[in-house]
Amino acid sequence: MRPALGPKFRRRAGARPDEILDAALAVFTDKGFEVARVEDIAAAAKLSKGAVYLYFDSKEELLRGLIEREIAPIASRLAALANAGTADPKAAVRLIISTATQLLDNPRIFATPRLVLSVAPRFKEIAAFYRRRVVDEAIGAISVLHRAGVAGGVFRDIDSEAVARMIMGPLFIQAMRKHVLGAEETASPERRIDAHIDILFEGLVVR
Amino acid sequence: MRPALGPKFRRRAGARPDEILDAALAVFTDKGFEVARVEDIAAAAKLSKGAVYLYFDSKEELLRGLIEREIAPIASRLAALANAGTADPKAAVRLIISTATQLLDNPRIFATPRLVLSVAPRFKEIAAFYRRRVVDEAIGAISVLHRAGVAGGVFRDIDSEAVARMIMGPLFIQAMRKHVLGAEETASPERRIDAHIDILFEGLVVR
Amino acid sequence: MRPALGPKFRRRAGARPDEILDAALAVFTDKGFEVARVEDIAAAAKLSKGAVYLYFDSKEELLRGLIEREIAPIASRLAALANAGTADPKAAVRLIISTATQLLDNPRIFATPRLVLSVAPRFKEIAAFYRRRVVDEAIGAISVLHRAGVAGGVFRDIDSEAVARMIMGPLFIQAMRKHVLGAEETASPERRIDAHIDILFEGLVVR
Amino acid sequence: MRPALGPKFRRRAGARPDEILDAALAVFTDKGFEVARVEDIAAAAKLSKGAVYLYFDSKEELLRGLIEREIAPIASRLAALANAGTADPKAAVRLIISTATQLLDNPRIFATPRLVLSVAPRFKEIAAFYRRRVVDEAIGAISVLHRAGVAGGVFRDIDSEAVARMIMGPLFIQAMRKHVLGAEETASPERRIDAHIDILFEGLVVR
DNA sequence: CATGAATGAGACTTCATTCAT
DNA sequence: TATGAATGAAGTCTCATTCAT
Repeated sequence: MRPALGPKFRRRAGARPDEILDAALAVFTDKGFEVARVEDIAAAAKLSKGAVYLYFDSKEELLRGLIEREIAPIASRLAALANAGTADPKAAVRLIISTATQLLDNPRIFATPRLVLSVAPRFKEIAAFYRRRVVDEAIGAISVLHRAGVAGGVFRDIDSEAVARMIMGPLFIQAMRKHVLGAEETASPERRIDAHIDILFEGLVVR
Repeated sequence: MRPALGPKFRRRAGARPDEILDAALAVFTDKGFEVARVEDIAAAAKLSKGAVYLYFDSKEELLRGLIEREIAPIASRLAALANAGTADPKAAVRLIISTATQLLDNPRIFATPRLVLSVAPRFKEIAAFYRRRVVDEAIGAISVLHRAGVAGGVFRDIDSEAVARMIMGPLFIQAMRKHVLGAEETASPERRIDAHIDILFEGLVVR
Repeated sequence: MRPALGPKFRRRAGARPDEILDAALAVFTDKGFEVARVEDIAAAAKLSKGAVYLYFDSKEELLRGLIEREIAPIASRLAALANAGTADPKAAVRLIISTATQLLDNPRIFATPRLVLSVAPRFKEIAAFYRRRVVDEAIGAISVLHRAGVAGGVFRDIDSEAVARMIMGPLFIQAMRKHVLGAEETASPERRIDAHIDILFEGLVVR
Repeated sequence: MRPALGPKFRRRAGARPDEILDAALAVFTDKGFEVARVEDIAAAAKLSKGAVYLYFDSKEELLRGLIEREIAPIASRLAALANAGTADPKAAVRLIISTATQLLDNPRIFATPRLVLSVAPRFKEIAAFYRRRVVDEAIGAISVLHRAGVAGGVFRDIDSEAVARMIMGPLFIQAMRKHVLGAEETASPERRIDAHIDILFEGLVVR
């Protein structure tokens, strides 16, 4: 019960912890946190069950450590995004959509948000942590871009959060359909990106 | 030999399974399928542990029964939707967005998709069942509306699935943020509906 | 826990109790006392579970009542046997073997000893009751016959209990093989009876 | 989350399964398979409940493993018996009776047949296995001896199976009386052996 | 550092028994 | 009498965690 979830997570030295976290991510994603057995994770990391406990105090700590590790690069990338793109907001939005589409198509990448969502009912701090560090940051970054576009006269002046939802929502629901519900892909990433940007920029209605 | 106690009082047995399913939905949603104890569900239904097994063979069967019960009305509503709206596709899309927004804002309603997603890794058939009966149906219904709009000259001729994603994605990601990650609502449903329709119909870019 | 097992067993009136005991014997024999469910017995007696408890206080009482009922006629028949046969001991032994062979071939009849044996580790009183009322009585009856035969110069003067074992043992082991282990019969009852008597009377060794 | 205790001390793991089977045999014999709790067996083996499951998948598997282990030496001994004794069939029969009497007098030895019989209604394969590997083998061995004796002119030419029943039946019924019904011994093993052989060889009737 | 045997709390499930009707 | 819904103790089995080696 260590609810604190800060930037520095206790961990012993060497490469082992990372290998264990890799294994944990794979097993948690495959079976879910509750069903995953510590022994499964140990086996996936080619270690004995006991050895896992040399690096992590408990299964819960393993989860926390994993979330931390996975979130860090995303968070910093998101922070960079906003500033980088204000010069050409349209191009920046295009880049976001195409990058995010490709990332979310990757099961290894989508594993973390998926895991966070699945453990959220039980680990409120993890949910809150992710919301703050990832979701709110992403909305913030998109908002900055949108405002820049509005200021530059290229974007209509509408609710930035709604814009963020129109950018991330379609990507997210598609990832869920594919990775969680096991749906077949019906269009290539490229076509999805193009269609997404097209509708987002031009709208659905004939003018 | 075994002590044994009798029933505290008796109620109309006919409604029992439904009461249990109600309790199960609440408890599963609150804690997740794995963490939920049958005894929790029994307590929520004001029954003893053992009584649950008079109506359902196992915890898994409880889950399956629940999903089936919850999915049935959604599936039939979706089937109706497509035909109903082809006369005025714009109004129909508006109606879908406003209805779906309100439904997904309701935790009781959102509980089922959420539960399905959380058990999907373990219960592939449930995932497949939901995908077929709900997701594919919804996409189909939207597609019919969209094609009708294209035929009538009101909608641009683009990929219908992308349109479906632009309709459902923002609603779904918002519901996740709110119900699963515990985010505060920053805009009223009405404003979200308006903004959604506005961007969807008109696009983001200034003309 | 009523270890007393006397001649008069409490039971309510009517034919029901007997029907229930019939059902109990069938189910106990089929599955064993522990595995048999009261509901199985009730179903076999075409009654509801609760009704069984109108006639018997518990599953254990059902067992005790059953044993009592089944043992009574055997016990009295055995008592009669000894006196009846002293006139012609050889014929009497022949009769015992042929009667017992036929009785033990009958699964319904063999059910009780079999049941007694299976519950003996748990219900010592039942074991003791059966031993006293049936086994010891049978040995006693055979002993009387044997001594009469010795007195009459037809039987050799050997240990009567050993004689009893040579009479009952082969029958019993055959019944076990057939009814419990499910062995096929390789000889008709008549041939078994004849062979049994032949060896018992004449011995195995050539003279 | 789960508290968890570690091992109290560690022993040579190699012998563990056998120790558990020893404990299982004792407890199964004492209480019967159904009534025996895995925890009882664990305690008898000086282990915790959980440890039993490190070596056996289930209580049933424990039973099966036990039967197999116990049957193996009996089966091979029986196979040897027939060939060994054809030179002097009378002596061989004498040896069988005296050996079997002593074996069946030993509760530890009689435990297995007794257990097999008690679980036979529920585990048909075990019953069949025992019948084939032990009962049929024993009959076969005796039959070989008997035929050899007939060929050598020492035994009368009668049904070999009946002879087998006259050899094993008295021993078996005596073991049941003593170990299961708790009867007192009224004659020493030696006297029982002598009387058995006497009647078997010479017959009951005066000549 | 690493192993894996061992522990025991706890979950699911069964079923003898009771009791309102 | 009869029914069958309801109860809850108890048993099997799992698995996070510990610790002797």
